[in-house]
Amino acid sequence: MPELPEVETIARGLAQRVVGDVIESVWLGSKPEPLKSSAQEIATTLEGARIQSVRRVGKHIVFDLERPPTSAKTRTSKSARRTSRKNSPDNRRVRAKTPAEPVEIANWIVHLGMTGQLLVCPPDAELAKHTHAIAKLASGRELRFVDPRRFGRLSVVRSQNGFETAGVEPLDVSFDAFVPLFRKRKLPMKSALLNQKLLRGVGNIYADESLFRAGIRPRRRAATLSREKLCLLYKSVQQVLQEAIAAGGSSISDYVGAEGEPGFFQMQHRVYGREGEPCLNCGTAIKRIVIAGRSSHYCPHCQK
DNA sequence: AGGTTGACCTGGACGC
DNA sequence: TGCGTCCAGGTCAACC
Repeated sequence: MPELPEVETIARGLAQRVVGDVIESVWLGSKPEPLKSSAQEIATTLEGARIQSVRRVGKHIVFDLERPPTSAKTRTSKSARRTSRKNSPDNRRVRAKTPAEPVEIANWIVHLGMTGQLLVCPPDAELAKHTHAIAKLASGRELRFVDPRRFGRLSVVRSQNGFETAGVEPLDVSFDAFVPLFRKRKLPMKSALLNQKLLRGVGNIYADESLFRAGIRPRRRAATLSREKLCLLYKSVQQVLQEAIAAGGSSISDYVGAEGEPGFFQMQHRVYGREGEPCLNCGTAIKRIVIAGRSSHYCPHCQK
């Protein structure tokens, strides 16, 4: 169940291992579910591309790809065509300013869903069940996408602007931009935190933990929170996420790092998964309720 | 239209 | 042992 800290950890691990490598070929499994773009589109975008960087956007892992101009021959023919078609002096001046043909840029987007993993392995490593995609790298290694429950998604973006999603990054947003996200909303605060179109990257675990630290009940309507309470929540969300990133994410069930190592430190959850156990502040039993189909944990005494 | 619910999917835990 | 049932939760379509 990768949320922002887990995806951040995975993206950093992948960056260390695969940046600079070139994707030579791609194999995509027969099941179409994990693909948001067509298999054809993914394959043609990835094959031959160099991985320039790996980063996180919300809960998405983004590979920035660049492809050198395919060959000198195509390049000359393309530019020749363009010059002959538009031969105005203006056009020539623009071309003169950019002597090098720009490289093609694209993004490979991976959403891990609930159980997705991206593994860097030697080619002879045993093929895990539910392997849906394999990218063979020029270094000889393979980048494998494994996802038993198939909630994960693969896609490619070729637009000039690159990949973007709605919502703001909780670790980048200013308090002044944070407040209006919740101001006129009647939904429970828990649901608001999970809404990726408002804040991107917060999932069930860190929503519960943030609300606990801010002393806010998960069912509390967003619009009823004072500016002071929102300030507490703002700080709590950032604190929880930063602590979790520092710890390498919460290691639960099938969450593992880029080489399959399971050894991340368990984050100190104060309410999540602690139903019936005493609150670490006051000793009251932690309650579990269901909001929007998600289990939510809170202390009835500390959270109002 | 904003808010809420259920379907998707599989493996693991649990009860009988 | 083995089967059935429930639960996990990210996202989206469909509903209220």
